[in-house]
Amino acid sequence: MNMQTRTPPSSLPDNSYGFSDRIQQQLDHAGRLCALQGGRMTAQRRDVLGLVLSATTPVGAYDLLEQLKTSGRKPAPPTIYRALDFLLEHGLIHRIERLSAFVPCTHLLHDHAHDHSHDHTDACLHSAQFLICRNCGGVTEIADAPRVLDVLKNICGKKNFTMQSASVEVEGLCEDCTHSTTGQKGHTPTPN
Amino acid sequence: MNMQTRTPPSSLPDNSYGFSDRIQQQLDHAGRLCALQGGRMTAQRRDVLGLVLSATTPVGAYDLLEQLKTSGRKPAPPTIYRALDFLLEHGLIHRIERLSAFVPCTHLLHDHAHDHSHDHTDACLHSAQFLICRNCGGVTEIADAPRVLDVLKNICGKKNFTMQSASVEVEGLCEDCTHSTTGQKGHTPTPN
DNA sequence: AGAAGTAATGTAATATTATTACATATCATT
DNA sequence: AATGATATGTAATAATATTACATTACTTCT
Ligand SMILES: [Zn+2]
Ligand SMILES: [Zn+2]
Ligand SMILES: [Zn+2]
Ligand SMILES: [Zn+2]
Repeated sequence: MNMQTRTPPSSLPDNSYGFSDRIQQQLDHAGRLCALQGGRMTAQRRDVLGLVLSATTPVGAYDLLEQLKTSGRKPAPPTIYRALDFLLEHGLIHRIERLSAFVPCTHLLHDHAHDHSHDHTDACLHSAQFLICRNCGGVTEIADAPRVLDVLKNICGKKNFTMQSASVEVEGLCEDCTHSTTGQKGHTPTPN
Repeated sequence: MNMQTRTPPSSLPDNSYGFSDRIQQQLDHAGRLCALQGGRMTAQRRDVLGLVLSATTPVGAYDLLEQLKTSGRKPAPPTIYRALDFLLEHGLIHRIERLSAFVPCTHLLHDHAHDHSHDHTDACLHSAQFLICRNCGGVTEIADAPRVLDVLKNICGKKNFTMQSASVEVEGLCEDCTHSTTGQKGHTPTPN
């Protein structure tokens, strides 16, 4: 018989949204990452992260809310914002200020079984850089960010400004959209 | 109704808010700048810009709305957002995405009788960089931005990304707030 | 000056994003 | 099982921004 009907413990995640194997691996990885930081990856947070990971473009908080409603739960705004806050604090997602929307941290997208949580934290927790395509909506997190950050650190140093976080958002046209004269809108953005 | 009480033409600005001589000079300069770009600096837009220039920290749209109500007019949100859009398009103000608030372009703050409108446009219209103090709320527009922009242009070039605009927002503590151990909040931010 | 066309503003309603405050439930530890 | 800390549920509201349409003001041309 069924053991219990309550949600399984975070170590044995459910899969109410039918996330792909790839995303489930990423979710598992994320769970390990925030466990290292003393955070608890609950089912709620896992589902929200899974939905952000599943999207091909940045997702808004209320989009996520709608998607979560299709499950058994009927969450309200605070639910989703709390989950997003948690994921932000642990560097698992980023907020695109210009879009009021959220993307997974690119370090989660690139498969890596090896643990470089420290690198990840240092690089992404409090700063992130993005290329945002106005045509297809795709967002790319800049990988060679250190150069940008170094310049910013240098400027802050000169001005005696204590940097706590930084965001860089470049808007324009991605490679595909720049070269497509068809004016097509909404093609699948190139995966990061 | 009395038809004689209408607002004066934009070439003869009124001063319903008692802006200082300094700010009025900046407003006049701004008027010349957007005239060069074929824009009309109306009384409404002038007042909004004056209020943004008068503030020591970024101002929100609804803050401006409240301040405008104290005059004869009773504006609604579209009024203020249209004025802000105009000022943004002409590079006279910037929007701080992280704060959903607006600051004057620093080039307007630094007195300069000489006309370098082209420089101004190139430098600020579609990109801006800020240091935002979490303690006092002061915002500084980074002057040596070209270095940051160059790095970004370089990265975009490598990725075949067509840059149309860029924003850099660094949050932390300004020089004054870094050095003041008193924990005082709200001291007058150092003018840019 | 008068008419016509364009640009700017007024107004009401609504949409979108986010937070506060307080109650309840779950988890970890003893 | 009792406890305290963490997480979630719920209702109400705040803060930011846009849509659609009516009106007014300005510019240009006769
Ligand atoms: Zn990241
Ligand atoms: Zn694109
Ligand atoms: Zn500027
Ligand atoms: Zn400060």
